[in-house]
Amino acid sequence: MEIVEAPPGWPVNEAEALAVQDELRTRVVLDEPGPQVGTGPVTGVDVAYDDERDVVAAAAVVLDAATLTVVEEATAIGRVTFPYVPGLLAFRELPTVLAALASLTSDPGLVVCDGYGRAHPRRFGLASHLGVLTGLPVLGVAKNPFVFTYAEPGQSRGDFAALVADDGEEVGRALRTQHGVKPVFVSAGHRVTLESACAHALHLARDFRVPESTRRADALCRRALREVSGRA
DNA sequence: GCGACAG
DNA sequence: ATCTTGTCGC
Repeated sequence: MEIVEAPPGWPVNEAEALAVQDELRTRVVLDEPGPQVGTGPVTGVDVAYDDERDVVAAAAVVLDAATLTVVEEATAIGRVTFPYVPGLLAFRELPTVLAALASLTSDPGLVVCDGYGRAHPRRFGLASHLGVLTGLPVLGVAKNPFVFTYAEPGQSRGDFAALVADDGEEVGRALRTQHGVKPVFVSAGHRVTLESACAHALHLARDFRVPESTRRADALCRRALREVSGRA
């Protein structure tokens, strides 16, 4: 398996990255309802890092939304070319994630990624960026609230509270996916509404706090990283 | 100006 | 994200 490098012209510093976000943010579509919940393919994507060697492993796992069983898996190994900067995660992860997605033979359908979409300092998180580059419907499910504060949602599965930006816009939701457990933070990425994103997230988090799609992708990219860097 | 801050 | 032992619980 060859090592994925960032494509020509990919930002190499913060200033370039900010300019790219400012350009691409205008192409986000958030007025489409998105795929129907519980039907068709759903693809989870995630990455794992080896900071010592500046290597990143990406995984894309396609699930059947009706049964939450695995349909297809793909991985890619890439070189990290961008530092971790909160708000610029996409520039670290996306080249390798795109390669993993591209190697799938089946339709990804709706893509679910770790992190945010609209709920981002410049309204253009990882999920939105991935959506614009691929044209696919994408939503983001994060495990931490990032820069946004939220009211504690009710304790029941499905209860939620708004993630509100300075201008009053509801950019995401803190969603309780299992009774009494810490909520996850959902936002729309591209070609899905926030309502739809939350409905999908809840459906996918049928058995655990985190959606099955991201659990599978997380396990797979860690395994892929071990296979290339874990030994020696 | 300083710290916080998705993964 | 990742570094890491034991421990509580199903």
